[in-house]
Amino acid sequence: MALYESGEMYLETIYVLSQRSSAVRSVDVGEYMGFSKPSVSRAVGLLKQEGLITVDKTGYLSLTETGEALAKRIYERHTVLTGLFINLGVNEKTAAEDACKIEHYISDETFNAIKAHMKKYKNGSEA
Amino acid sequence: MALYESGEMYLETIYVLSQRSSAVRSVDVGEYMGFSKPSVSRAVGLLKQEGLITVDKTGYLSLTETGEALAKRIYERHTVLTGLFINLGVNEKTAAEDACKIEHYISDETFNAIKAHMKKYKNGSEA
DNA sequence: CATTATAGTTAGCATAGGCTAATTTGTCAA
DNA sequence: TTGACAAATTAGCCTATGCTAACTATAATG
Repeated sequence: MALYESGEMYLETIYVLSQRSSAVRSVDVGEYMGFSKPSVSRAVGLLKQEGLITVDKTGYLSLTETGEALAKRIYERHTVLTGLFINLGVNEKTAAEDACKIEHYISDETFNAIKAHMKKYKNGSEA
Repeated sequence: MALYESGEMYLETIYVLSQRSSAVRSVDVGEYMGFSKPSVSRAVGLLKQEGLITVDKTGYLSLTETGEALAKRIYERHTVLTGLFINLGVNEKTAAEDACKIEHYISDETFNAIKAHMKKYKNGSEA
């Protein structure tokens, strides 16, 4: 299964929007991401084809188990990286923007190291 | 001037190879990056056109002042990010690979925050 | 029911940036 | 000089991923 940066962003967006509202449609995804309807339409088709989301007759999108796992994986990267940057003094908006790009490229090993560091950080010791 | 991830990688490679040997040709760049000759040929043409490198009659590549500034900028990101990851316990190879991808996407603000952190780290205090 | 708005799809284009195949250019040794 | 190898270029293809224009399908409203 070929999942690229773009696919990950769509999954993550569907995941985030799903937490905010009961139902997510393609049009919501497009609005949130700033992409055109045809772009979303194609992406949704691909994700569906790859078994990462399902689309019901009324057009509502749901993550499959696999899709949700991937979305959570990326979203966790997003939040941890954003937190790291904020801890280093970066402003929230920039931190989130940078995390949003980097989350797709960082290896598991590096991510886990960052995560461990953040956990230690949170549990006291450092300033 | 449109400089993308790929262009930055070429500049960085030319920069790195220039430090190692007196002369750098397209073929060396291709070998280092694992890219085909036509790919390098096109990239070199674009970088030349953008005034970032010069190519003499014998095919040797040099960075212009602008090109070198950009190359150094990326290379610094590369070394600082690699250092950060290594400090967090990531193995050298993975750290360098991740840095290599991330260096193109990180904002100045976040990079400067990381750099400041690394400087502080190096100058003692923390373990 | 007919009109209109909303959602989604289809067709086709653009760009970045890889690739192979084939050709050209340039150098060097027999 | 000529043949061979190395370097570079040209032509043209592929994929990911955005876009617009135009169409369809559905739903809501006068």
